[in-house]
Amino acid sequence: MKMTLEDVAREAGVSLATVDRVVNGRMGVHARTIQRVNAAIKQLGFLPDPHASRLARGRDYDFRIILPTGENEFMQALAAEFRATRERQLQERVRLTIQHVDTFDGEALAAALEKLPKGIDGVAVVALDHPAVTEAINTLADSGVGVLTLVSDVPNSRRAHYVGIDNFAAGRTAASIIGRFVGPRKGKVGMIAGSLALRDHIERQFGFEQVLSREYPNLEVLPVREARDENARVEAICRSLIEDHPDTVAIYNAGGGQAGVIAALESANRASDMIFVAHELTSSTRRHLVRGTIDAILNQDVGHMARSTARILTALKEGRPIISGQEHIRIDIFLRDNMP
Amino acid sequence: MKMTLEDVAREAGVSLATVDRVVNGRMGVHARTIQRVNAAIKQLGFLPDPHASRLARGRDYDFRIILPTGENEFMQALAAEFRATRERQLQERVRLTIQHVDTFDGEALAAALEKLPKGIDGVAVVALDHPAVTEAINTLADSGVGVLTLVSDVPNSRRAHYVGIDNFAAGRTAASIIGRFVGPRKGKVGMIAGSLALRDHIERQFGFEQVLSREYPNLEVLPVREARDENARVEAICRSLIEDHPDTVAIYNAGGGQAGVIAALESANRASDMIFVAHELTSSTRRHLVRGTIDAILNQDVGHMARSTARILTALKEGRPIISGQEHIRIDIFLRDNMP
DNA sequence: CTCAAAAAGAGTTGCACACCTCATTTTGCT
DNA sequence: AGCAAAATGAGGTGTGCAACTCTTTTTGAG
Repeated sequence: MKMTLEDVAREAGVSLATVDRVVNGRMGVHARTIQRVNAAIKQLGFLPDPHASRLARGRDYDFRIILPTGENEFMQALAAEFRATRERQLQERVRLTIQHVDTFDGEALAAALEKLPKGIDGVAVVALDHPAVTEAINTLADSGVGVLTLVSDVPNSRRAHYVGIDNFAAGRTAASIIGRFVGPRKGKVGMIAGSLALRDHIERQFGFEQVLSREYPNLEVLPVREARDENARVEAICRSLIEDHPDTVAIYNAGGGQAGVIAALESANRASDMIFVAHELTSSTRRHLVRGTIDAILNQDVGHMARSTARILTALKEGRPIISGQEHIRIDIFLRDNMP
Repeated sequence: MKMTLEDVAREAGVSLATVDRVVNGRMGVHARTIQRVNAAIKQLGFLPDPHASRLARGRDYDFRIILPTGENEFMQALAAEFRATRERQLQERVRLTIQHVDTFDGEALAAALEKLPKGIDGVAVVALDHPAVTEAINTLADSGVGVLTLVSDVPNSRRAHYVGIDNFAAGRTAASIIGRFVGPRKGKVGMIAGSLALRDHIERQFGFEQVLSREYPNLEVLPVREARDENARVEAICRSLIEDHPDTVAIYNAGGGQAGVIAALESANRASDMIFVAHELTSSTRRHLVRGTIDAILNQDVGHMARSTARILTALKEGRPIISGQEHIRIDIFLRDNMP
């Protein structure tokens, strides 16, 4: 059952050296022989022993993780998980290098991608959906470097995978929760996004409005406002929203700056009756979920994302299949009762 | 940064053979020397290379998975995931052997545990909380075999880990969802369990009643009924429940046999207005969630559980730490919008 | 047929460790 | 001091593969 390269060599009727040349893509092998070896591999169901392989290849894999600069709480948490994953992966012979780039600037991000050293084995990037970025991703991918998009996808690029939640679904889920928590009452619903330049927030908005308008005619969605994930800006927007529309019954903040919503709700004395759906479980959102100010939190598990990124990059590098169920990032719904 | 056994030997001022004796727990080493070696290991932060280690130890790990007999849909799905994991783990040098035992019979389960061969490297078991089972688990654990409990815990045993969701929290979550979906209306709530001999269902009941009685005084919980996870029995119970209490507004089925609830609701023409919270995402519950008959599904990811079990067992065997965030089984809440 | 290029064979070393055996040295005890 | 037992050293072998060098054989073009 347990096949080795020697078994393959015997089966193919060639020497070990030739098998090695084939499986490691070295040159100097006749096309016919390559076929024979591959046939033998398939025939025997040979799979290289990952342990022997990683042991023999002295070199570590060199992966780059590109995250946005700035003090966004979610990105901080993601970075922390990547650092933790980096420590663990060190002994697994993979080296994660974390870089911070201004993600909101498409040209700068593209430049950073182009500046990456030649020998890189893979890249994961929180990407802006911008032509220059798409181009840079494609260049990398074409030169044989595995590229993953993190958090926000660039679907029309040749990235190998996207590591993050389905943001349309997240928006729809937020709408469903609000619709059901509000019940049959009539009222208005406010939505706040970080920036509509980022694909993830656009998608959330789309899903949110779709479900709300289609399934909850008693609720009217107010125009989305951008708050750049900043507490102060979120708070200001929320205040004016509550003032201008006292019949607002629910708020969905698809971006950061949840503390701003809390502050606005408290000062307007609406903390307990307003339905508030937030994103990302942090120490602060967790606290307010317990208190009841936040009614539900949609979360993407940053630890899962970091580990998944490392796994997918190495699987890509080694040409192994990935376990899709394991790498799917769920949209966690947290109520005060099911938090981890 | 990368330490080997040779570094440790040099640091401790002993030979490689002695270091090997210490780290592999062979006998014939002076206590003082053991201390020196361990000090060197700590000093250098030495961690054995998992790949070299697994390669050198020719033998595979031999783990046993003990699942219940019967055609419970959830257990079937879990078994399927274990089979998939087994295939993948084969090349990782771990062998998973799946056994089916009548878990509802404590003595039989204990006997099965005691009959396990000597050389076993670890066991995972869906356990009944029964004195004989506890005893058998402790015997195994004391003989150095890592034991995990699956799905239903035996907390007062010396099992190394529990792989499954927090069932109190699951019950509380079901209650919260029902409470919020029902809204301010008054009414009765029915709960159905598989068997109250299994700890998981007792815990769900406890959490469910706790939250409902404390936070939703408008809802009255009817006495829990046991249905042994059988569709027919579940249906009968549901029918009589709806007949006897026409003012029932919500149902929580904590066990299997969700199809029985569906049938009863449909025949009573209550499929659309009754709030129904079910457990476990299957092709059938998924369909009814989309249709709206089921309002929310609480799920534990069987794929995650199978993979986590394999990881924890090998980590235990190799004396490595586990990544708690990775092994925590979440209580997934699925609405029709966020299904995977 | 010739000859260089291409293809294939043969073999070595190293990776970090597990698991041996067979000395040799150090103890503790009488 | 003498001696057996305990402790340690030294070294080999095997694990499956990567990566490399140095032949030897085969091939194809002229």
